[in-house]
Amino acid sequence: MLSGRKMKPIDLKLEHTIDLTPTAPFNFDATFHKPDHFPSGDNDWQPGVRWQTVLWEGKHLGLVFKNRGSIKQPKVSLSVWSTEELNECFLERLTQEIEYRCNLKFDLSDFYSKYGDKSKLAPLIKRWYGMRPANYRSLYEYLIITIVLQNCSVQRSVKMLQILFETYGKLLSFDGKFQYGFWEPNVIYDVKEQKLRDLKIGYRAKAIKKITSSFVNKDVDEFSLRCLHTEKQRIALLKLYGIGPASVGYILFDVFHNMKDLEHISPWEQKIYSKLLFDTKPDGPLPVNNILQYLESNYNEYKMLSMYYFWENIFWKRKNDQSHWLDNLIKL
DNA sequence: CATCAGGGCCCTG
DNA sequence: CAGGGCCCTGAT
Repeated sequence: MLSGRKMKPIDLKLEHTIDLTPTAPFNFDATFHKPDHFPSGDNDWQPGVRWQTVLWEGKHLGLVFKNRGSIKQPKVSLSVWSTEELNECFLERLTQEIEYRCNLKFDLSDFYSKYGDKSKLAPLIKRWYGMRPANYRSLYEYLIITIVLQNCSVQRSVKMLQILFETYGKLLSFDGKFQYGFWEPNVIYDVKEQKLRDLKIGYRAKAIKKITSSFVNKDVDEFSLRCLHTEKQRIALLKLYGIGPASVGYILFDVFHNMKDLEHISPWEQKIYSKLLFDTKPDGPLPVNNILQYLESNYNEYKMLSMYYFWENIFWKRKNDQSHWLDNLIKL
């Protein structure tokens, strides 16, 4: 089974606590848990708490976010678990990175004031007031996720990431949890493609190798990419082997926080969007271009963020419902 | 059992 | 620019 492999955990014994103050309104659970993400061994959630491993500046850390405030008066306490003492500067840089990745300083008021009264969106904003997209990982790590998502079921994605964690990641123990930390790119750099294929990740092995090389050779740099305009980001991402329009769409939104652009809708998403926006039958989805035009004219500069509210809402509903209609449109 | 299609992308013609 | 092939898995 998945946990069959033996790995001695690294005990993260030291705890530093940091107070975070997200911009209000802030919805803790909708920001720190995304029911549309497949479960993976680097994080866990329960209402009011998220556990997450992170590999930052070469250190494997365990993060525990706890909700200590309210939607109107947000406050999050962040525990950083480590093997060694962390200095102030390190913690400051880490905090900034987390604030960036999780959009903790994002100002939702512009979006709410411009689109909050659109009939379809209004109830969702009310329901998920203060929710923002959040990414908990580096660009490299997110790319690995997009690779294991491609052309397979959720179950298979889960397995592939798990076996990669078990083979190349680090098992960390902190706050009573055992979770895997991602590997540095150079860990995989010298691994033969066949070794990766032996993990039953199929042809994705080639993409993982090539993407890893791009990072080790410094052909890509996450931090400089952040400063570029969307189209330059898109071009740079598409140069990566195994990364196409579907993956780029996710990355531009989740990793680079582009709230506007939504250019690619894959067939399975098309069915879900059709149902969400036009209440069509699953077998009679609207053409992608119709959907895109509708989004363009209704949610223009917040197309992606708007769609995200629809999306998260339906996945939260599914999480609480048994046999939700969505089940038939997702390959579990 | 065997066959097939799939939470994309690359490569070829 | 359309369509076949790719690894593996689970559905039929």
